[in-house]
Amino acid sequence: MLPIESVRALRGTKDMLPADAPKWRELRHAVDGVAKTFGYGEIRTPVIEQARLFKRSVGEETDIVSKEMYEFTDNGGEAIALRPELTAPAIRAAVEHGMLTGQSDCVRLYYNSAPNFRYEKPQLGRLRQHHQFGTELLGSPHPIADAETITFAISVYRRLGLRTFRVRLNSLASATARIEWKNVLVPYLRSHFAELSKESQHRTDVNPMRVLDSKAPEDQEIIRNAPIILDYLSADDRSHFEELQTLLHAANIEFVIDPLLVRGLDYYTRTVFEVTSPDLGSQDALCGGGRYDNLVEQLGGPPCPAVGFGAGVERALLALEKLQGEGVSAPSTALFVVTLGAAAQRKGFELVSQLHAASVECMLDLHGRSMKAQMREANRLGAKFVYIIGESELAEQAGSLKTMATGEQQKVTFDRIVTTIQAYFTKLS
RNA sequence: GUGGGUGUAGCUCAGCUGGUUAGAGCGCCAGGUUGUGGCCCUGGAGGUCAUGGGUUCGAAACCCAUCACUCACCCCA
Repeated sequence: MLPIESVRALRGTKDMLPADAPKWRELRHAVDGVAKTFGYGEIRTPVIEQARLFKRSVGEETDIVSKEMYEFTDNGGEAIALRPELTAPAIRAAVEHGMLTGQSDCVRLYYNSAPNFRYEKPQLGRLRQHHQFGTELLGSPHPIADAETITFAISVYRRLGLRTFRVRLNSLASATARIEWKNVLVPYLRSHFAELSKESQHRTDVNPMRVLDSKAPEDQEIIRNAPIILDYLSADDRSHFEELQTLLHAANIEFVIDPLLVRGLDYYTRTVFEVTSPDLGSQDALCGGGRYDNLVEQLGGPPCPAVGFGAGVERALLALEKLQGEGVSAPSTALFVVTLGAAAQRKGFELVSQLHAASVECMLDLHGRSMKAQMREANRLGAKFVYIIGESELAEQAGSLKTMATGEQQKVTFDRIVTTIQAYFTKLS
């Protein structure tokens, strides 16, 4: 069962096996399909980046960077990080390749099944290597951009058949309004400092906004009465937020406003959102994102408003499994070639090569097993037809073609098997 | 990172308060049909009882450690 010396996959990492492949493929195709209808172009960036990219963008004080980022020094002495998220690399690439200069059109990027790394304590739906799909829409401050981003994510879930998700929405305001709010929030938290949980006391000093995220029971009363950021939005922030809500209604997307939704990355401005699934237990976030109007400039690009989201592949698949049960997908083939004896096996291989060249799904037995065993395998593989080559068939230069569903059998000469099979399958489809 | 739970065949799991050669179902292989699948019958293979220590006359079972998974927290996808 275990390989020599018990070498196994690292904690929190997973092998994607053939049995899982159809689900992954289905999701990838759904994302590609939505991207095509929305007009987004695919981007893939390296898994490793300079560590300072994330420290600057995601924020040095965030959990993601301060305790979860895989960091190492490479042989040349450079500080490298395995990427913990995809927005910063995508922006880095967009800036680096001049995608944002010398043109006024928006840039629409998406990524699909891209691996991310965070040093977490693993749990169901929480891995050290997980995969995301997502988008970045660069160049528009308009709430339509926010709405398009959220709609993109929801479209993927709908296409997959997921129905049981919840969309939560909030505005974190623009920079100046947020400072005003913090100027009220911090004194308020200080006035209840003694009653707060230890963690929240720490956050009051480091990142007061995130106290609102606390689920500690002793914090709930204080959080409930805390000043709400939505009361401090500037006029522009407010109309942006309201327009977004109108647009989401127009797109037929239900959501709830959650003034306590604060996300763990520093770069967000105005819109933040999260999609959760009630089928996922405590790791219930399917997707999260928001607007980041200052990030592009921070990373050395031109001033450029932007929105995006990242969505977990593994979590989407878990939610789907809860919905439709574990789909057991066995390997399959259309035609199985049964051979008896070495000469027949050689002939079988020759014909299978021709069939493969003609794009016919087919396989043959490699063990030289009994006919019964080969028939059983053909049955397991769900073969529509079996082509039998034994001694007599070899002599006649014609194999026996059996239709599995009916049990009927007829002779088909070796030189006509490819065209015969092709004719059957074009008739079927 | 904190606190719980679990770890027996490829899979799902039984194995009583420690007591001989560790079981079942499914799957796999073979035979019943010397060249014909599914259903049925019969037989077979397959296990360092997660790993390493310890307690004991004796450990899958009790204790400790490690590893993995898992639940809640934390965090988030």
